[in-house]
Amino acid sequence: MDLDLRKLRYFVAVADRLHFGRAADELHIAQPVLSRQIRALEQDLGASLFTRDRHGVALTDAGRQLLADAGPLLASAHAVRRRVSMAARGSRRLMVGFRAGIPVIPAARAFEARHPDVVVDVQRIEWDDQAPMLLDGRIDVGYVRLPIDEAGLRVTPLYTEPRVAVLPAGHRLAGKEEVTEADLAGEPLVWHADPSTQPTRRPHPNAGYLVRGVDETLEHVAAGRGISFLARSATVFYSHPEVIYMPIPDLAPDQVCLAVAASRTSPVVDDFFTAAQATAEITAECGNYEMWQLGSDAVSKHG
Amino acid sequence: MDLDLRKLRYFVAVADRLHFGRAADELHIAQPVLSRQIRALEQDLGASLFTRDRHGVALTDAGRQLLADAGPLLASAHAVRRRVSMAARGSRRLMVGFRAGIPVIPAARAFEARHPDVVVDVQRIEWDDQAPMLLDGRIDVGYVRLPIDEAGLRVTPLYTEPRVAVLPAGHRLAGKEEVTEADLAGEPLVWHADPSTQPTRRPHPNAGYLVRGVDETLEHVAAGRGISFLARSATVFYSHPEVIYMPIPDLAPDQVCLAVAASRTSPVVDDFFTAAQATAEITAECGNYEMWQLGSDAVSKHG
DNA sequence: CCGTGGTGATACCCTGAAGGCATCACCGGA
DNA sequence: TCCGGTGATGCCTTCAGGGTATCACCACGG
Repeated sequence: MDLDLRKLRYFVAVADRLHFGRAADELHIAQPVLSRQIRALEQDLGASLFTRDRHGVALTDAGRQLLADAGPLLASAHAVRRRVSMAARGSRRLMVGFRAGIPVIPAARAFEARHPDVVVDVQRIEWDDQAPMLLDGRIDVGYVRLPIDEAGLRVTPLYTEPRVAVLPAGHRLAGKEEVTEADLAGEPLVWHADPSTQPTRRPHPNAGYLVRGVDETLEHVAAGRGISFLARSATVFYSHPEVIYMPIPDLAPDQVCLAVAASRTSPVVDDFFTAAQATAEITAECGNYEMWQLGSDAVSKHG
Repeated sequence: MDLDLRKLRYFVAVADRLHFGRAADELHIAQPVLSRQIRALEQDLGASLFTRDRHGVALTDAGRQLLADAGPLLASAHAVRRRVSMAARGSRRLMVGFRAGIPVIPAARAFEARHPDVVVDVQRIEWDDQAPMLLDGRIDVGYVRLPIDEAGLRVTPLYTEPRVAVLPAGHRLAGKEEVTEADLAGEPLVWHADPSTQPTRRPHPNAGYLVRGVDETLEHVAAGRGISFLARSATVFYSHPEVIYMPIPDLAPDQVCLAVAASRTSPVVDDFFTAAQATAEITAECGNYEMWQLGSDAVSKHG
């Protein structure tokens, strides 16, 4: 009748490894048990999920379908459990995630005016975290940057902001007002986990260091390992003496969105959503006022 | 460890009725069993879900939170099971739901050009069905009309279309070119399940008949029980000898959106989504060409 | 004041599913 | 041919889920 989430979790383990023994080991159960559970799941669903023949274990069509669906479902279940725990310990607390450079304060103020009893908690998130943290409930709502995997999320665009190029201080273009994409055509890129720092090209996968977060990016750029791109607002909050920022107007702007787990239905979250949309312009401004007036003078400030 | 969906279903039954005995009856289990399952769930979650005191059963904060989350989660689980069954029986089949008056053919054609192996199945849906059918997987993607409960869905606007007033043939305004909202201020409304037919006012809940679907609406309007409003495209597909349609330009237009269950992540569905967005203008046109040219001449045609 | 009906909780039993261990059947490679 | 490694089976134990009977509690009417 009801899907058994334990069996589903077992299934995912087997599907990931295509190997019953190792999956059982990972799950800390005996292999025969796992074999039986999978068979039971297949019987319950009325569909065979794996083909077990001489050449090992492989997924069937139904198995592929189930694997695609199982992850989000298990994440939702996990999120439910987490939220109930929160509600039980009476913590009227809204966890808001935000990507570097996006100020949450305006929306939080507007929201707390309507919900004085709810504490707004903020937490920095990185690109590779933004979707999972929403899905499993570690954050209730997130200020994210595209691209993002929208599966299981409700994503609403808020505003865009221009990108800037991140160059080492001694770069050959350091004195210019602004640069174009063409100017930087031959430059190596710092390989960042976040694709938004590589808006038009991807470095070779084995090209070099994989970095995560703005601070590390700056460090690598300063070390001359490559250049990168950032949303302009991030430059307000991060600087590095050996790094300069430079407008690059012909690059497509960065899209900031608001996202919640789609399975999430709560008036509190909706109200924050509304507050965030109402204060979107103010939020966008915050990234503006420093850098925009300085323009390329930022070079002298940071350089 | 894993949430038990059976217990969750039991919990919803109790939470809906706030009565263990009747919930147990509904679930076809004995009341003591239900008591124990709920206690087990509470222990599993580490939170009490109900307060049971002299004045009966009531939800705690944690219980309210769980009730809000349980429905979507159970629906997702159901949808997963359904999709696996589909995949198992090898049916490369995409179920597309659509509200009255929205032609699916253009998008289906564009989609089938890219996916010759997938059969596009279409199914009419009503307002009160549109969200549940997406959530539990009876349809994979839906052409819906606002308002819709977006919880658990990904909703993307496609286009808008003007509304028309639906009047009985002998109505005092029957000869006019068009009407305004003010002209109809005093008129009773046919109480339709779909709020989009009552864009600005709601009839009194006990005012009269509750109807569902365009055909019934026309019947009731013809019988003089009230007037109604429809998206213009619906008038292309439905007519009634005793009913006339009349443009009402000052009414906010009807918003047609594309929706999928947010937990759904599938390239096939994504491709249909793309196809539908690409053909949105054509789709909008289909509702246009007959009524728009006729204008108020539709009176003479249908009247 | 005391029954009485209705509520959810508890006690006790039985069945079946989930876990473990030992073992089998099968296959590819030395 | 044997052997290592795979998943499947058989058999046992434990415990969760189901049932019935009953208790404890409370509101209410006589």
